[in-house]
Amino acid sequence: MDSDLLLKELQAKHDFPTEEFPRLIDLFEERSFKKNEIIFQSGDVVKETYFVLKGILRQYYISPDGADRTIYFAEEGAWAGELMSFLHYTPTNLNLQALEDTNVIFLNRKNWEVAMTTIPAFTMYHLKNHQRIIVKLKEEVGKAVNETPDEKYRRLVKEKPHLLQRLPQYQIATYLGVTPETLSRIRKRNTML
Amino acid sequence: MDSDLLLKELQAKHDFPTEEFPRLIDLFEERSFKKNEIIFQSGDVVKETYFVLKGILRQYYISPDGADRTIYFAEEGAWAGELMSFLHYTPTNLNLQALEDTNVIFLNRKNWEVAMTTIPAFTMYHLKNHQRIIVKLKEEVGKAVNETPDEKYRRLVKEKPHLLQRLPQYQIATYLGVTPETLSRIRKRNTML
DNA sequence: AGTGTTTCTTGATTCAAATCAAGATTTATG
DNA sequence: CATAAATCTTGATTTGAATCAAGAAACACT
Repeated sequence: MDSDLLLKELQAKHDFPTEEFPRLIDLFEERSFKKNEIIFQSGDVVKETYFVLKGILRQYYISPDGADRTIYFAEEGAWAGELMSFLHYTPTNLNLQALEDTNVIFLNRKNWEVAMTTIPAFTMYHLKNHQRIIVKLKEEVGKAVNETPDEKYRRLVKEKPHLLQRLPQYQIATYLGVTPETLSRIRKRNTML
Repeated sequence: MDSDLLLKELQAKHDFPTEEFPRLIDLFEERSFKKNEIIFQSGDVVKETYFVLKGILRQYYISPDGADRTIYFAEEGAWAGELMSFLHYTPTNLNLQALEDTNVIFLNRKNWEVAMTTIPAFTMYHLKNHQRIIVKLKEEVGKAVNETPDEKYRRLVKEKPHLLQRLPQYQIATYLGVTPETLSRIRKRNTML
């Protein structure tokens, strides 16, 4: 199975003991999503938490004035879901969509609970990972407010160049928070240099 | 002591057992910061994690082009620090500053470790709280990218009206990501209605 | 290959925030 | 209380992204 992507992730962020892994992976189920399939939508209560093995997912929301805003692309080896909704049975206001044919493994709520209570290394992984995510997101917020679209684009090129090849430009635009037209001009400006 | 603010917070977000609290609070130390005092700076390794009892702290960073960007105001009952740096001994790129004379209680790394390993309810509180923060921050990122300054301002008025009375306007401006001049005009537009 | 659809580019115009520049008001301090 | 310092407001101008409107290019499908 391709599930050693998960083990790799667990060991990259925390020293997860390999011998515990079979017990953990048993709690997961597998599923595939087709390109453009919506996995959950605003208003849904999220019942599963996904780990991407192959493909790419997009987490986004629709702003009051109808703008489509991407907040996160989950590629191979990344988690995607919505923990608040998942854990507290509350409706989410985010959407999750597959941008390519995508294979995931996932935990339902019961098995998440089992994993978190019976596999301490999994709990600790999440605690650590959440701290990491929080710091990243705080930076993101700052940068989102602060940076010009040109700067955001150059940062994306630097930090996640593969995304630019993998995704259509208008998806990148929703992530950068600019119109596709503006992104087109930004690219021109920044490649001609 | 005013430390039942902490107990309140722990119980608001998680069912923290009151009888465990004395053991936890013993791990904290107290400190005061003067108005405008810098608590840590970009480049520092953060050695403590603060909980605000009285006053207000500002977490911010300086962007490459020199702009001062506030990402978070920690008021009474809120945590402030920088977990990544704190836990992994890495230099932070954020700054923390007291905007008023401020009293905090704080954990050093050793006592954080003790609390996290010997007081499960504290660990669980953080796990839950982090999930909450992550969702909030993801929303923030989306909104920061998406909203117009007017909308951001109105959201601030709605969600944290006390901040507007408590802080000078140019601090609010660094938080909204606009110039003080623009904020002045936004206020005019939005109060005349 | 050929047609239709999706995605990307380019130009012209509009609109909002940044910037530059004083001035007014509030707050702190001797 | 007076003066200085800090903060906020207002106006004029510049700058850059959104929008509107076609067209061009890439891609998908028969």
